Amino acid sequence: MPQEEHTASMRDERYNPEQVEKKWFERWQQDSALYAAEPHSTKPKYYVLEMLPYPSGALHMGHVRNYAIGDALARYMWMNGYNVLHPMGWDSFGLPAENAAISAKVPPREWTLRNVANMKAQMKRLGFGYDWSREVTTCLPEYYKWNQWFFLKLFERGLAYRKKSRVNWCPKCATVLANEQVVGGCCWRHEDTLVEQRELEQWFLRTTKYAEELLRDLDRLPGWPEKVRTMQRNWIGRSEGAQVDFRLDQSKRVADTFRRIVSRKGTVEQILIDRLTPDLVERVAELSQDATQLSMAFEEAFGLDLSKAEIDALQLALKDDVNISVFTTRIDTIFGATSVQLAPQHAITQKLAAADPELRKKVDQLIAEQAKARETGDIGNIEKHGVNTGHFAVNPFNGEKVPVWVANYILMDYGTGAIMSVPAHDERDYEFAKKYSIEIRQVIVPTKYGNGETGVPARRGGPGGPPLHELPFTTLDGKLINSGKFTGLTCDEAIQKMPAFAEQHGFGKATVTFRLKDWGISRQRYWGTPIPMVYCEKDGVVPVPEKDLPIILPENVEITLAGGSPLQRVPEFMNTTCPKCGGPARRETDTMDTFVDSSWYFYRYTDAHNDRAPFDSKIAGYWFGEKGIDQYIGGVEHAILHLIYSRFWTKFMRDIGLIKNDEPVERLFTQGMVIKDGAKMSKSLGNVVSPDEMVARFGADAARMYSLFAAPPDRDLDWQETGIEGIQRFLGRVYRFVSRNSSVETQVPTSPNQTLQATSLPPEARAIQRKLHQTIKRVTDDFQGRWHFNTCIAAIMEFVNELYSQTAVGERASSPAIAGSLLADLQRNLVLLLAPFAPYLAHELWEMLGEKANLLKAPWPKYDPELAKEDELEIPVQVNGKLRSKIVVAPGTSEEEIKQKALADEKIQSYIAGKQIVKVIFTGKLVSIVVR
RNA sequence: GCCGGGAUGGCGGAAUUGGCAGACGCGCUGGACUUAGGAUCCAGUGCCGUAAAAGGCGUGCAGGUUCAAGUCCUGUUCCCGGCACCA
Repeated sequence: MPQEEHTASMRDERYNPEQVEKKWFERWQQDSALYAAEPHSTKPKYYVLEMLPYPSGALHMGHVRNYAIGDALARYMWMNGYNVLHPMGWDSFGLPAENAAISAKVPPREWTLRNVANMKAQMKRLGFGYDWSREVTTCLPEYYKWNQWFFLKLFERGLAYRKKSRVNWCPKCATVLANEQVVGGCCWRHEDTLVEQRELEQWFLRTTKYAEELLRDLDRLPGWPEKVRTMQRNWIGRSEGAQVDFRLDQSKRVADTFRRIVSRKGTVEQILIDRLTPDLVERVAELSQDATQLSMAFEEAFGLDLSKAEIDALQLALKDDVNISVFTTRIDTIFGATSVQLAPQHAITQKLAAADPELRKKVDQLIAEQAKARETGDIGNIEKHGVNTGHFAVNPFNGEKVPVWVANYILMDYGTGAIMSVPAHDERDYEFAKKYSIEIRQVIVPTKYGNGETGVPARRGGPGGPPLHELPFTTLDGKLINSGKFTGLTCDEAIQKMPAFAEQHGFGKATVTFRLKDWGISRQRYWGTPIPMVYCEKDGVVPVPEKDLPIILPENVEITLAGGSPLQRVPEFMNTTCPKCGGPARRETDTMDTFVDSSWYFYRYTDAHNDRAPFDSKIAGYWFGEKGIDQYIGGVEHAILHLIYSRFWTKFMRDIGLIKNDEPVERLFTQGMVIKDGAKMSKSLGNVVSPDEMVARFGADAARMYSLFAAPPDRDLDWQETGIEGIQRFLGRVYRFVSRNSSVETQVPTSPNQTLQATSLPPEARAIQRKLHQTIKRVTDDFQGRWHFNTCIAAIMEFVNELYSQTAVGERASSPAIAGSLLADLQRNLVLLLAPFAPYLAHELWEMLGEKANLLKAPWPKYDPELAKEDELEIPVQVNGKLRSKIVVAPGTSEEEIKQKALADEKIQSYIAGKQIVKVIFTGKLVSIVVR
């Protein structure tokens, strides 16, 4: 025995992850096809994908966590016999490469590819099982050629267009940003940098064409987190309402024109201006069609002879039938509209201001205020104020003239940029009207306070407040009053009927407004996909013919952040010939937003080297099926940006017949952030944990496994050094158990399908066997459902603890042969359970156990419910709701018997003696006795 | 303001449907082994209480439903994330 002791202790050395991981790393390097998906397979397919990283230089812990989740799932699915597609790539266009070029004088391409190489090596070292034969690098022409191709397709269908508009500009990026890239008024990459507004000519993709579908299909994505769906819903911001045309009353415009003419003539007379009654203006307006009549009327009324030019000006003022189209979700309150409010940037505002220097000044001030508030991020708390234009607009429902104001809280880019103001039934309008003493006219009487009997009190006029019919203000639903023929209707009825009425009479209709805007994709930067467009003096905007793709991004370009796209300073690139007329032309020098690259990259993985098409429809069809990627995993920060763009792209690709699926991703998982000391890891806080260091100190398995163990994957994870030490200890424990007991005598081969008979085992052996099957069940269930890998791993730990506490499993078995085969069974299954989480160790132990088949594709263990069953049940007994005792019964004991046993229990007796038993409840899990 | 998510020991976190609160890990305490232990193994560890028991109290807070509530209902506080004058 001493000899054997010695042998055991030799084998019982500490687990050395460095050595073991190196060995397997090198073996895996040899086999490039190890993780390859099969192109043709009878197995069911499974596409698991993690969001591709930007090659910033090195992986961070967030990446490790993300990929550890995906890799565990991929391995689990391999072991379950699926044909798994698990690819990886690089979102490799983008500004950091340009910044590096400026600060380190390295060309962006070189910098990027160097980072790719480094990060790829890190991924391999971490043992992630990717099919590298499908690697996609978006900054290479073989990829971005297809961005250009898609752009042409979008252009052909009118889904890519060019317009001048107010856009977001990040001064640090020196480029335009999409709405989705503005976070709280700041740039998404520079959270301390306020975004400016600039007027620029830009390329847009018509994402709004799919607004309705993008919204509707969210309901068909039960596999997405509710949170993400809600965020997208809010972002798309569908709002049902009505658009109503308030005609601008011409009186003031005409009067102003008169005044101008009169004063130009140098014969300004107060009387004359006083004679300009609205009636007169209206009469003049009627005559405006005919210049001669107009001239005569003018002469008659004022004794003035007008020049031809003045007549023209007048006619223009009169003819211009100006509609102020407002958007409202509460058309039922329209009889309570007491003013119209315009955005300062509104075309009509501008028109009115052009004729009125005083107004011009004030409007410009409002614009400046808005811009400032937007920049400091407190648009939303900005103090409401505005300016009365002196003009009036006519409410088409009652013919009433209401004043037209310009206000700083009206947004040009939502709805029509104009509203009707109903102070009695809208909080903002109420505030505004009180400030400027605008009439507040009640047209709704709420039917009740709050939302029914349980009673959320109304915000104003709640119980104890004034009687309902005297409310000065309410946003509650009720019945219409003072609303002409609509009086008496409920709000709901009115919202149905009034738009129809408006449409009938040609001054409005029911409409739907979205918050979602078209996607501005032009970037005044170098390191991106060139937009394949040419500007010709003769032919205008001309698309580059498909056969000329790709338009290659030139190298050796001097990069600065000043003065627009660096490509403008590359004449060889910029100067070209027009594809239509052959004459001299200029290339578009803006590049595409990098979110274009990531909008469709996962299709490219399915057919990564296709040089005739972005991908083969059939192949993509196989992997995407009807519902898309089976499982997509990434950070929630892309909930809107990337995930809305890719949904748009998928719908477009479907519409041009490339694919059949409506949605790119069937199931989405968003993992939480990795934080340290309660804060996001950042260089400035000095709390960054480096994956390389963790791998060097604890091994890849420990780093990966800890990132799965420390918290449920959807929650934030606080990185604790002592925590990863615990995992390292656990892996050592597993290693020691298997290596110590893998001596020859226990190596009785067991067929994987043959289950040991429970009856043949003594109680201790049976206990550990039961624990095994319970563990398999727990781990398997978690993979199928909740993905709480922290509890999976905890279950495996419990199992290992049990193995240790029953150390001499072999000795206690009834015969050495059974002991040996039970032990082998336990070890084998332990390794299989561990394989998705700690692949290095699992492979090592698998080999140590003498297994020949590749662990990667070894069948996932099955649990036997019979073997997982408890031999005896422990039933807690409560008296009056408090736990007082426990009884032990055999499974299948009748309810009556259990109750009797509980009542007879000694401890229970002491609690119920002398009391009246009201009832005894057995729930299948516990007995509850109620006494009095 | 609106919409999501959360609050459980000294810490990270367990507790699929209302049914033994605190699994598992960390930390701490004690023991074993040892020349040594920052290795390993074993045991203990919510709080109060007790020599030990018994017992009592405990899932942000206040109520409620129930034989039974971390879990359901009502109200409320705080924290995190998203959106925000969206008409």
